[in-house]
Amino acid sequence: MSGMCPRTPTSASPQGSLRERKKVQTRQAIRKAAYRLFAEQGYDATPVDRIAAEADVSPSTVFRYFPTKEDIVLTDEYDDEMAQVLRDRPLDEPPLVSVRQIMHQVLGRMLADPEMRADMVRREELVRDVPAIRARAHEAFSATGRLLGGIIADRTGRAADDLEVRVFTAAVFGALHETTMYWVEKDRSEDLVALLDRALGLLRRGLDLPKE
Amino acid sequence: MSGMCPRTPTSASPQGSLRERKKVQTRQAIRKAAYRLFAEQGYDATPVDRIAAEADVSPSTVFRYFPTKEDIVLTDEYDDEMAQVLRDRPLDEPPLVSVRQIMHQVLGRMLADPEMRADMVRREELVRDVPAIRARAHEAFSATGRLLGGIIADRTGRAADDLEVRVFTAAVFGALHETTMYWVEKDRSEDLVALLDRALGLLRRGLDLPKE
DNA sequence: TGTCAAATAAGAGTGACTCCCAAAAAAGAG
DNA sequence: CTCTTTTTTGGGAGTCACTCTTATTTGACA
Repeated sequence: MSGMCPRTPTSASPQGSLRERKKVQTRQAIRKAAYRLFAEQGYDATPVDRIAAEADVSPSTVFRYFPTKEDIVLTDEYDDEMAQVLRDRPLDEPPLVSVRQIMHQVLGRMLADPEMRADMVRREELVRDVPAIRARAHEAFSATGRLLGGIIADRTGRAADDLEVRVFTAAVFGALHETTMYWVEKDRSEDLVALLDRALGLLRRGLDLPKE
Repeated sequence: MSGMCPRTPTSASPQGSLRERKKVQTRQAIRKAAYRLFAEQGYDATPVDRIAAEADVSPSTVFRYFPTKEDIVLTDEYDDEMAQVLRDRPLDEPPLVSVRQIMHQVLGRMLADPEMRADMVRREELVRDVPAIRARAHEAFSATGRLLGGIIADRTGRAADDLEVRVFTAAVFGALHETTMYWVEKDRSEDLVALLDRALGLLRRGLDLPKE
């Protein structure tokens, strides 16, 4: 969720030079091959060499596109969009409400598209099942948090590394990640957006946890 | 921060059989050797074989004691204590207040002992500097969160995997971890307990982030 | 078409981690 | 104390992620 990423997530829209198009193509070929093999034989049982063979590239090419094997699974694609949504929110809106809006918009769009939704489900299942990926997903989430934290700092007139801003994003993204895990662990039987609203609601109520 | 751990953190108190004592001794020897080498030449530049040599054990022994190289740095030792403090809190106390008490008690004791404090500082610096360790530290924090979450679920009459409980611990431990990172990044010039109070205060106020 | 820059392939090397088996050391029984 | 059993250790071979380097290919551009 941090660093470089192409503009268009899915479908090869004819943009840029031949070289650029080929790069996107190769990237997707590796991803697709990896996901297929992971589904067939599991993540740990699939060497990178195998993925390279399946995608018809050399192993070194795989590492040129993805710094680590885990990164083949993870994605950045929504960071810019989330940042843009945040910047477009009214300045007087409480940050927690802005985050809720981000989730509604970005996740809503994502879950609406069947292909995107399927990709996300496969990704989150790997996050759930593979410790190495889960660890990295956490880092990726933190990176997204830092990105949005910078914007929130701007909007609230605070320093970029203000403690309160950092705690805000850490708490919010920790909660969101946990909620997503809950969702996949429950086999996605509940509505993710509704679950996220419950989570953000609890945060807004000062984490007051009444007895049941 | 999850799983097996000896009762007494520091100093070899004569307890258990010869075998048990030797195990504790070996474990500490490996840890001490590792910390020394990491300080001298850095984490990445120190192969496990080198640590094994320094600790006078075979490389395979190192891996028998610590599943991964990162785990040599991380620790579990305070989980049981935190759990016990939590269980001893009055049942009608809001969970967030209980967490605050845990932090005050356990961290207070830890920071008071110079040796413990020094160990913690070295550990957190490695967490700050080494991505692989940071990722694992996050997982460890989550494990502690799950442990305390189970107890909180009990105390609030909720299911063990109740969404609200999980969100609570994820948010709280995310915030605490971020605060600790802030503390080491600022070269520990501020009082950690005071910082944690600020963080928990923000959580209690529903993450309301006023403009400055 | 020819030249330049970037992407790729191929190979060697490092280091974390696993599996397996034989040797050593401790625990327990007689 | 001695023999047997169990646990712990050490050593070696093997796998795999990842790095670095170099030669080759391929698209960009004049």
